[in-house]
Amino acid sequence: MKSIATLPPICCGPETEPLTVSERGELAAQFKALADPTRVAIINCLSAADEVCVCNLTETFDLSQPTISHHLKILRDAGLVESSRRGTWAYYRLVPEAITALRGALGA
Amino acid sequence: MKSIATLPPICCGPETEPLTVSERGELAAQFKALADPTRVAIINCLSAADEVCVCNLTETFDLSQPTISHHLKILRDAGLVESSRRGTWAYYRLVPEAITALRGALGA
DNA sequence: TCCTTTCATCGACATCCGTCGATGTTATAT
DNA sequence: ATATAACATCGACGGATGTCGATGAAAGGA
Repeated sequence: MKSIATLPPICCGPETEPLTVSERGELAAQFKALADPTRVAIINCLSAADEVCVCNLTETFDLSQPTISHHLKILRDAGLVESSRRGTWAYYRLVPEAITALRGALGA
Repeated sequence: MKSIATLPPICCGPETEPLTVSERGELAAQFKALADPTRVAIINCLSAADEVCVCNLTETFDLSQPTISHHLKILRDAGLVESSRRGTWAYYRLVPEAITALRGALGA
């Protein structure tokens, strides 16, 4: 999972550099991970605590457990969240650098 | 098109407020508009100039004119770009406040 | 050992999305 | 008036996406 921390901002000034094809794809993939209301809510939920147990997420949202697991996998594959298992439970947390990098792509 | 300029950041600190259902949907819709490599490239292209003619975009990308028009409509509906016609030509430009608002949603 | 709990994965289904050719609309030129 | 050029819209197609029930894997308790 390559970091995009060094990507140039895609806006908002004349100093903006053109993006390569692979950079477009990486940025689009990260935005796509946020392109669903449930996933936005999960990110928002994770941002309010250091860690959140999956069991809390399945309680919070009116969706099946496989669906929550599916959304978490998409966020994990995009590098926006990471997880660790302790016993039977899985805990998810944000990857702040990834969020910061994405924000940086939207401008200085 | 309601502004999201006042939305709380969805990350990255303990002061983060929970998002309402409609706020999740609005944010997801804006991210969805950026969830495609071509549209990321269009935004990047617009950020390098005050205005860009559609004819320049159809030349730049190896896609049909209807496809470019389709992507521009999605960006327009999301409020990220705006257009104006002068004669036969249509010129598109960024809506900087929308980009800024989206960046704000990703944290302080 | 057997059962329960937690979470991930699989398979299936309906819907959405990106793309294109064809067509419509508007403005300019001949 | 007719033709041409720029752009938007329509209809259709294949592939991707969100959702669920069923199943699998791993850990803990009786």
